[in-house]
Amino acid sequence: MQIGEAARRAGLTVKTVRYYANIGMVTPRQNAATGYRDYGEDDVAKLQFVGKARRFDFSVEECRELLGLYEDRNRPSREVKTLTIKKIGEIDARLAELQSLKDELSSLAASCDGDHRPDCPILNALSGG
Amino acid sequence: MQIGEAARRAGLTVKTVRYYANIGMVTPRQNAATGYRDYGEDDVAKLQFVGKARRFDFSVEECRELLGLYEDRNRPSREVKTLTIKKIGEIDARLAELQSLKDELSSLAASCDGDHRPDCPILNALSGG
DNA sequence: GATAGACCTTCCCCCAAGGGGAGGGTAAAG
DNA sequence: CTTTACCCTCCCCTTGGGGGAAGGTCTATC
Repeated sequence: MQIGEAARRAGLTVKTVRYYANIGMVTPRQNAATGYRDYGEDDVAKLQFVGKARRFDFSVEECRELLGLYEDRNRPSREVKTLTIKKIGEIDARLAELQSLKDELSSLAASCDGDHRPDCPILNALSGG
Repeated sequence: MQIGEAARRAGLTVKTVRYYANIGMVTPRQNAATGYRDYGEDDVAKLQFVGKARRFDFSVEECRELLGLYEDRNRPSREVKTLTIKKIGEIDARLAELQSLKDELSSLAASCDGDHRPDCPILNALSGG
C-alpha cells in the first residue's frame, strides 16, 4: 500500500512515517515503477508499534531498540523490562521535579493578591535572593 | 563588567547570557573600544530574574513577558498572577499525563517476568490493540 | 486527448534553548 | 615576547517532526 494508507492505519501523519523511513526505523519496499514507498502489513504493524511506544514517552532511539527486541523472537524478556524500568525511573524523576515546581508556584500564587495594585510577591520572589 | 562575571553572578553560562542578548531579552551596553558587552548591576538583576523564572519552567517568551511586568512599576499584580496560574495549569496537565504513563508502564512491567525467556507482555501490549 | 484532483517524491527552512567549537582579536602578567 | 584568560562572530548540532515549494503519477471526467 502507499504511504498515506499506511499512515492512516498506524494513526500517524505521512510526514512522520516518511521520517521513520528516512532514519531507517521502518523501511518499506520501493515501487520501482513509480518510486513510491510500498508498505506491507508487517510495516504497518511496526509503525503501530512505534507509534504506541512513542505515546509511552519512549524516545525514537528507544523505540528503535524496542523494535529490535520486538523482532528478535528469542530475546530474553529481561531486556525489555530493563528498558521499561529505566523509563519509569525517568518519569518518576520528572514527576518529582514538576511537583516541586508546582508547589513553589502555588504558594507564590496564593500569596499574591492578584488585583489592580502593583505589589506582587511573585515578582519579588523571582527578583530577590 | 564583562559577560563572564555577569554570567557567574547570575548563575548562567556565558553562552546563555549571549543568547539572551541576541534575542533582545537582556541587552547590555557595548564597550566601544573593545566591542565587548558591558553589563551593569541592573543587567545582572535581570539575568538573575530570568534565570530563576526559567528554573520555574517559564519559557523564554514567558520570561520576556514577566520581565516586562517586572520593569513596569505600575502594572497590576493580577497580570503576573494570571501568568502564574496558567503555568500551574500546564504543569498540572503534564503531571497527570506523566502519572498515567507511569501507571500503565508500571503495570506492564509488573506483568513481565523479566527473565531469560522470550515471552514479554510489554512487547505484546505495544504490539497488540 | 486534455484536464482536474488526489496522490506521491525530494529538498529546504522552521521551532526551543542553547551547546560545541573554529578562527581570530585583546589585555594583563610574567 | 609569550602565555593565559578573556572576549567576539559564525556556523553546525540537538528532538521529532511540520510547512510548503516544485514537480512526477494515477484516476476520473469531459
